[in-house]
Amino acid sequence: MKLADIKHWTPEVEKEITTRWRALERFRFTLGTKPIYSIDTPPPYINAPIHLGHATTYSYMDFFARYKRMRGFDVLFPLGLDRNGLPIELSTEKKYNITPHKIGRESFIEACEKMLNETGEESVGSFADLGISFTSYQHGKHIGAVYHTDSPEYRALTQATFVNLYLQGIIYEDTRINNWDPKLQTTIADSEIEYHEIPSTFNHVKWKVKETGEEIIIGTTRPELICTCAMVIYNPEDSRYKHLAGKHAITPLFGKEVPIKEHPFASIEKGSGLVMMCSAGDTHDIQFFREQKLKPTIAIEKNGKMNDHAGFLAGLKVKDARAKIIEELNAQGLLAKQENIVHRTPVSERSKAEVEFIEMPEFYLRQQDCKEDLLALARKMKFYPENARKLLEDWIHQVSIDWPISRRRYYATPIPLWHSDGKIAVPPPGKYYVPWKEQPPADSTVLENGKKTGTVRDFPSLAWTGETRVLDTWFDSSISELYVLQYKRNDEFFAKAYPATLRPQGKEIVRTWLYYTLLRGHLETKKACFKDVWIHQHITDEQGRKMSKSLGNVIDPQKIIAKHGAEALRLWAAIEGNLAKGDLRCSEEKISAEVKTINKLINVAKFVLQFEKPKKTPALTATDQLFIDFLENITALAEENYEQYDFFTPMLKLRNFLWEIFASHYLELVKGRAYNRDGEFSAEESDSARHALYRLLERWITLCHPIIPQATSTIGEALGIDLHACTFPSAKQGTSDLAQIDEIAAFNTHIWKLKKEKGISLNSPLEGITIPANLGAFAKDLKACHKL
RNA sequence: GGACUCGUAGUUUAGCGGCUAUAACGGCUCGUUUACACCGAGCAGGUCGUCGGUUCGAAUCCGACCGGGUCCACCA
Repeated sequence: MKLADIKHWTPEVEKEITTRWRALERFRFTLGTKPIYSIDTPPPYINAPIHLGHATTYSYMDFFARYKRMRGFDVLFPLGLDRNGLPIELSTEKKYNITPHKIGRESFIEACEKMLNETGEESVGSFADLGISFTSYQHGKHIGAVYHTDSPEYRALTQATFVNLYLQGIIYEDTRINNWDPKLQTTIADSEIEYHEIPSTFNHVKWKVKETGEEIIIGTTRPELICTCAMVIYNPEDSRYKHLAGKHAITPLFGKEVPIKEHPFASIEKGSGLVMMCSAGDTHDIQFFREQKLKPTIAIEKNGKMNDHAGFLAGLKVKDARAKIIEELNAQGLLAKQENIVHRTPVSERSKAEVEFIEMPEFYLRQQDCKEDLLALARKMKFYPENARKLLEDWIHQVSIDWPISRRRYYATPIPLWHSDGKIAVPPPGKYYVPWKEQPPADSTVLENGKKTGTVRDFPSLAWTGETRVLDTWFDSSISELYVLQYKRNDEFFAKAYPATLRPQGKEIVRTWLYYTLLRGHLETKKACFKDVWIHQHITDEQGRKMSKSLGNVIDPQKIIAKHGAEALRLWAAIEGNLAKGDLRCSEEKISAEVKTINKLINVAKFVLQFEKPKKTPALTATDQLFIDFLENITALAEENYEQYDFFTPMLKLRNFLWEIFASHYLELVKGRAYNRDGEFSAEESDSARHALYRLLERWITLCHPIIPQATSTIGEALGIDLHACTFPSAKQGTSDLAQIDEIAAFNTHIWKLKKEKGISLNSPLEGITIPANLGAFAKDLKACHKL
């Protein structure tokens, strides 16, 4: 739509523009001579529509992308869609009311695919409506095409990296106690655990010392694990228990004899000072058992129920077993005291089930060896804001076990291995394999005891069983930048583009996405995989609370766009706060207020366009030069801050300039001179005004184009400028005294107030006013403006 | 327990050593002036969380405390 036809800026006006833009594929990537600026965007899950956080953060990324294009970069800004892993499985289970255990693997995967196909790609439409300038909105083989994380190409790369790491021994299989999600029936990594405050009881249980028959009290929150106790410890400094050294304790109810030792792990203040060391209470127990060379007793099965080791508790779920044993201890007078406490309990991030610790064979990726390397790489990347680096460093420091990467789930990348009689077949990297329903390719490498013994072709008589486990979703996601930069697919491009320029992401996935990506990048390339990392905070409601369905405070970006438009949403996102600094509080009222700014801009532009633009640059009057210099000053500020991913500081100034300086004061001041209806100004003076009006408008829309591309482009078209191909201006600092703008504004306000007090209209003449001496240079404009 | 972050008009917020502390929304009073009533002009509204310190001068720097939010660790 043409500027002249727009009465008000509406969502309908936007729809026409964004639909056209989406079809144009204007930002397709072509490998040229320009430097590359690449953004490793976070692929959203497609099973739910995008929320306001997505809308806002992708708008920011679009600011970055559009700005960098204006700075002469070839920008790679791809759209990825996440379709792997547990969220997909869980929403499939919910949608069709099925479980994989009931309907079987193959049917379940088909159901997941069906769900994904039915879900469609609403989010792609939302991004287009927002005016996000992705490299492409189309699928295909081109660089920057829309990609799916469950595509054969993506999964083939995931498997290729698995194969390489496996052959190097960086990935290995081992049977050890690990975090177990009893609901999802799979091992999970530390990073997938969150802690919930759950009410629990701290039970003081009476034990007996074998040698002396004395009674001792041991406190525990997990009495159902008494049957797995292998040792009782106290702190070496704890004089109360010195006499127990070398003696034995008898477990209550189970009557098992366990040694009593001193160990610094026990603290004197907590409980009674005596600790029962059980296998699989938590990961520390596991470490303790390894250190003491104790044999763990596994009493909890993978279905979350107690087994025969638990005696009379066998068959009960952990929670029920806990209740039952407390009841039994109480009945036998073995419970000295019981306190209600709130226990920080580890739960599975995805299923919210309480994590158990059980022993399973799983694949692990060695990550403890490279902690120092990763810390060094973390120091090489630039963080915006700088203090976000600490989130990553803290996590790296606390990594204490290898990363379990195998999952006993279904809709994910299969582990590309086959087994037969102690031999393992490893396929050649590059293709997508589904081992649980395919045979290994003939040229697969065969390993026995970790050594190559030929290929599958050499063992024609062997029957191969495909691996049924799949890979942790983070094992896929952590190569997103490698995939986007065409790793192992387009070597020329990869060599030029790697490392990626920017990783934009939320603070809550530093320990997962950022950490794992850094780790995988390091293992593949030995380099830091990003130059810049931009960490953003959250979008909350007006009171600073997280948006959640249960609170009923969720704001749907699609509704916002339909009601107020994307430009208002983007402008609000830029102006309302610095997302890298703190959470952004959102209210619909504030967004709707920015619609006014867009309309103001449209009206200012219409005003300017009614004049003819002088063909030659005239000599500029002091007034015109002053306002031009003022905007030059903001230009310098914009350039400096945009480079630091700060669009907030300059946009505040630009917005203020539009309303308070350009529209309120400058336009009023030069209106008469631009019209020059009575010929009271010279042709040159009038030209100066019209030249300056155009120059200020052009500069303003250029500076704001990354943020409000639709409105500025519409104006650009009317001015004959294609902002999409426009270079970002460099500031020319002027010599005007910029403080004079404030003085002019103050004088104007003074006159306006005076006229109001006298009850005369603003364009009536006013007698007896003298222009202050310091505003002498602007006297002619001031006189004309106020009819003095 | 360790760390980070934030407390400024009714609400959201700018400022982060020096003009009378920003602005928007909301409220109030005027007003259709030829870019704009999705507007204009103006008004009211603040002991800048509390208490100390540094300084000629503190919303701004330092310390303590109070109160939000977040991350990490731990709670046998």
